[in-house]
Amino acid sequence: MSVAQTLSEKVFSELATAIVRGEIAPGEKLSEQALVDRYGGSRAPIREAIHKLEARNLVIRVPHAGARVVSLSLSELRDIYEVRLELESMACRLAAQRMTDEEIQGLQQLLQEHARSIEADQGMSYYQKSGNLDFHYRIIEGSKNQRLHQMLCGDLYHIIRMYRYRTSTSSERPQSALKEHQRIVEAIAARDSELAELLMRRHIQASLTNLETRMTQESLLSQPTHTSEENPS
Amino acid sequence: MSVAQTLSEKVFSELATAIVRGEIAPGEKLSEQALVDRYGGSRAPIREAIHKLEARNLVIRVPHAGARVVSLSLSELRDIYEVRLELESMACRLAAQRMTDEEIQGLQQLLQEHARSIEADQGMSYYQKSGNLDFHYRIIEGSKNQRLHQMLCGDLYHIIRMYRYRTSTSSERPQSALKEHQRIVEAIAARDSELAELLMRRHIQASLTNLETRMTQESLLSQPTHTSEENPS
DNA sequence: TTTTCATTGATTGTATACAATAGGCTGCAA
DNA sequence: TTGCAGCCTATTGTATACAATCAATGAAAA
Repeated sequence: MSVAQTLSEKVFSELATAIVRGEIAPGEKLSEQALVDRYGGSRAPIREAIHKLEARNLVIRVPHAGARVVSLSLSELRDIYEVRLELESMACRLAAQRMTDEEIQGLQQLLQEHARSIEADQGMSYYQKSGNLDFHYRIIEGSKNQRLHQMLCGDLYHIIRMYRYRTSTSSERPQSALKEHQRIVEAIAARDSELAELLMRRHIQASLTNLETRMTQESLLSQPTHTSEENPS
Repeated sequence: MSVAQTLSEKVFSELATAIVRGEIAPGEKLSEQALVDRYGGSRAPIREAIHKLEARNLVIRVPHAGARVVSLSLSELRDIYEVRLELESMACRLAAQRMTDEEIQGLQQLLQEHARSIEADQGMSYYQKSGNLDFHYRIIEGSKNQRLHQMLCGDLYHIIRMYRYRTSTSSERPQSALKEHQRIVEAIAARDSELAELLMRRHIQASLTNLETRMTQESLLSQPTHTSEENPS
């Protein structure tokens, strides 16, 4: 990801991060001409970038009407989390069966580091955020299922990040999350795949409820299913 | 899907069906110029179509090297089926919870029709093929999860079809499959979501083993993980 | 004979120009 | 004043032309 070989990839990655960070609001229109003025180049690579964003489900394109940043309704977000819950639980089960002993040791060391950084930060939980992702990422990798990895880290990852970005700024129950992580690793180390799956399912479910409560109070979502609202300028 | 509003969509759908049907061999290169000569238009819409194919995981594009039809190794195909197994089982569980009584009645009627057509055809099982898809499709819809529907019917569907196309020509154990379907519907009608999920899991697992045995004998797959072989012309 | 380098050809990435469609705006009529 | 019709502008889809990159082929040197 370091340096894009082609201009379209460069524009794509810049746009993707901008969307995930919320710098471009959900539902906002992506005018090709405006993007040309902003990022340079011609329309051709910009269109390519938009197509890639569409492939990652970050924008929605309708013929002759242009592309807009996705704006998820609460029910759509629930759907995504429901799928993610299932897939990551599956990944955890497979990881318990397929991770090598060395990889499991690496996981345990990772958790020890997290414990130390939490103790040091005392609630800032800065490391925990990236650490949380790192933990989940390793387990997904441990499933040894390329397609599963692609779906979770490629397709769902960006969207989930996009909406988590607005919520996970404040403290995120790092201690309890760490304990849940530790139990999951214990189950994996014991090669108890069913238990590992169950614990992961509960773990994500907890973070989901955490997210949902915030979502409902802050009205960050588009209520109707058809995303037709305009940004009032 | 009837008539494409734009040329790129038209080319896309034609290419997609051609790939799924095997008219374009896995691993074969998709030269933009060749596609222009074949389908007309200019390179711009052809490129759009290729991007859409890439989004559906039907082709793989590498910068400055063009697009090739995906060529799955046996392990990659296993990965896909593993994910599909999990997602469709999940869909079945959700369907047992969320389908309306009317939808369940519709499912039961569908199975009765299948039973009749099997009896009439006696082994030809022509209706069973499309009927099988129809059955699974209804259950996926019954999950009431849009994203799940999109993943199964949009992303995985084409690839699975692509490889099933070569194998499912001969008789496909229609009677046993129908019985499994009937039991699944019974579980759904009883609102026993756990049982419904379990039965669906076994059902797909059975068809998977069925497929795998054929796959291994017929060497239809690319052995290495890196798909770098050329088609000798 | 084998290896390496350079040149050439083809293919993809990018830029610009033209055509077609959609949505908004103005004007007229009821 | 409100509703509709027609036009008009802006944006997207398409076509063509140019540039850059890669791969293959051939020649020359070891």
